[in-house]
Amino acid sequence: MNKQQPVRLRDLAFELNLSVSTISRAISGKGRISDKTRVRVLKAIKKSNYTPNDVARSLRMQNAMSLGIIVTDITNSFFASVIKGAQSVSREMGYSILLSNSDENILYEAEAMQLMLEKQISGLILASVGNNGPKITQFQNLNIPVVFIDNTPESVQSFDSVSTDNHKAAHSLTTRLIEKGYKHIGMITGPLNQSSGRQRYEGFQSAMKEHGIPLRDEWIREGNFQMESGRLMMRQILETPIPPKAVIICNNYMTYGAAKTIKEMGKSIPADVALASFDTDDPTSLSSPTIASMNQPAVQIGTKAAEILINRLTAKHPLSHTNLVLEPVFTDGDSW
Amino acid sequence: MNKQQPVRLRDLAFELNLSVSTISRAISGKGRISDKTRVRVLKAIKKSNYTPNDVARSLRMQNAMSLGIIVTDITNSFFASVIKGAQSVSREMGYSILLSNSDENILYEAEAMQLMLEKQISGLILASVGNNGPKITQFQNLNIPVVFIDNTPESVQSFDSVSTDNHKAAHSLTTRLIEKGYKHIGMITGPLNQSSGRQRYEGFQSAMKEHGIPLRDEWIREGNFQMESGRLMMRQILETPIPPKAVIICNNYMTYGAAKTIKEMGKSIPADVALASFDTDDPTSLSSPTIASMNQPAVQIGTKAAEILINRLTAKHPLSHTNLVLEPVFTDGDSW
DNA sequence: TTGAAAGCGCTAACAT
DNA sequence: ATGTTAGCGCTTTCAA
Repeated sequence: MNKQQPVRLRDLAFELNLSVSTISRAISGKGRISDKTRVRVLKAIKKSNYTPNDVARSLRMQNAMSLGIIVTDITNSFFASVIKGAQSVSREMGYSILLSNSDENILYEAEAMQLMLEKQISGLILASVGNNGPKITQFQNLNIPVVFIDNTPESVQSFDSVSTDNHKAAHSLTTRLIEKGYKHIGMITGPLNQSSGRQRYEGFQSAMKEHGIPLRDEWIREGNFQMESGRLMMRQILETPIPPKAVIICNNYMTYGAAKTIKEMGKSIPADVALASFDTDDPTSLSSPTIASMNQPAVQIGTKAAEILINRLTAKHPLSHTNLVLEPVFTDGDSW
Repeated sequence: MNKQQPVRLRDLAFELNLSVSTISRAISGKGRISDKTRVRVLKAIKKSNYTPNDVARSLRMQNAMSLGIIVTDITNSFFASVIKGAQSVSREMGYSILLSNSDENILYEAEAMQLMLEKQISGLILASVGNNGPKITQFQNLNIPVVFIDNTPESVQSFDSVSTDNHKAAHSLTTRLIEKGYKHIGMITGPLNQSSGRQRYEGFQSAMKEHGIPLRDEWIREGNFQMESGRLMMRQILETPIPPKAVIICNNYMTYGAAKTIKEMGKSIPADVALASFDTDDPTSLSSPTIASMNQPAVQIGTKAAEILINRLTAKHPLSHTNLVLEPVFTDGDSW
């Protein structure tokens, strides 16, 4: 029941009548050391189950070998997949993951960034809620690389980022709708001060314009990516004097909320109103209707973000910034 | 573009003509210090945006103030919710979260545990794949508390754990099926060497026995909690000479796989075969049919696990082990 | 009230 | 090939 003192290099050194540095060399493989003693040391380490103290090593090396990840909501399968991707790369490269959930709260986000700064993370993968300028500047000053995902900041050129071509995704989705014969099309957008929200709206706008279809303000509502907002906005849209025949909804949660409202109003998808969405893939294959959707390649976003970070951390020379824009992946559905 | 040297206590000390220890005291609030200098120091800290080096502090304090979480699959919404719960408690109590995904791989799990040992985590929340005895012993030896979730080890009494009453959940689910008039009932179990898998099977057994309904071996298959195994096992069960009229499936992914197979075989739920499941709640409200399911209170499991851990870490006196067993939450559906 | 100094466990430059 | 030593940034005892 008593706490067993952890074995330190010093203990091994004492036991083997060697110096601490020799033990250290035996472990790291760096520096000259005779085969004899190396074997002897490694044997002793095994049976003592010595565990290196990585906190001490981090302090000495000025490198904690850990990556921070901050997402707005880990229960969103998009972010869960991003993390999974980043984790697998990190594991491979010997980095550990410090995780934080910001709950879409800019204050929590800033807190998490501060915590990670103090923990001396080597780099940060950030799905930011919004404008968190000052804290980000601290990372820049300390030369800790940050890669933005999902949402990219205004001044994206001075950062790394991995995102999806949201404009194209929305444009393509809209075009498909139009080609199916829909003309009365509305949209529940994301927050327009976030790049993902804004770009999707703009892609929609441009596709409509290209086909000479005017936008109808009363069919367009700005949501906040939450389920409740999907419910509310869809209700408002359906209660307009002449409701649209199709609505594009800019993320998964808002789509779930909207679908619920539609059912509650006794209407059906797509007969009364067609739906198209983003990031609404259905791993359960139980969805009915299945939702036509443009999806971000989530796992890939995670792996790429981690790779960019680690690449920058291990680069010998300064690297210019990488703004990776991945292709959205379309999955068809019977929601339209 | 150059790396700005981080501000250290020493820098502040130099700037203010004070000693390092005085600065430290001003920050921590511990130890005597005059109001005058404290204010002076705090002011200087603000405008220098000093960031404490928590790695150094951790080394000195022999306490990294971080919790490890290892889950088998972060994209499983159950685990994502557990993490979310644990995270919120951790944030509140000033702990950070080291996350690892084991991918249901016992080797990765052991690796992650080793990494966390080296990172000197204060405690571990572990959703273990299987028998990982030796590594767990290391945590015990070093007196690092481990709380098991989802799956509990054989020798559960010597650990903390937070789990769900799986036996009861399965028993109740089976009883409901029987009360609905089903007699021909099969089961796709989880791995029977995992407590959650085994207990659900046993709950099923006991309910069937109570109602005097014999078990039919050909209707019972051991799965591995993965989607593919759900497909395969359901196919085998439906291809028996006389298939059952209802099947209980022991987790969400296997249910998705099974439902897919059922559709592919041109059969329908529940007309041809009724389904009941575990942890299959439907946040999308798009599922059709909706699946009757016994669910673990995932967020609560996360918060409780973190609380137990932190409670033990801050306790003045040795605590006896906590084996918290939470009630499953039933959600009805039209899958039966 | 403040300062000096030791030390957490490790690595690496330098000395032997 | 191995040992000695300094020091990463912090907290804390002890001394002034």
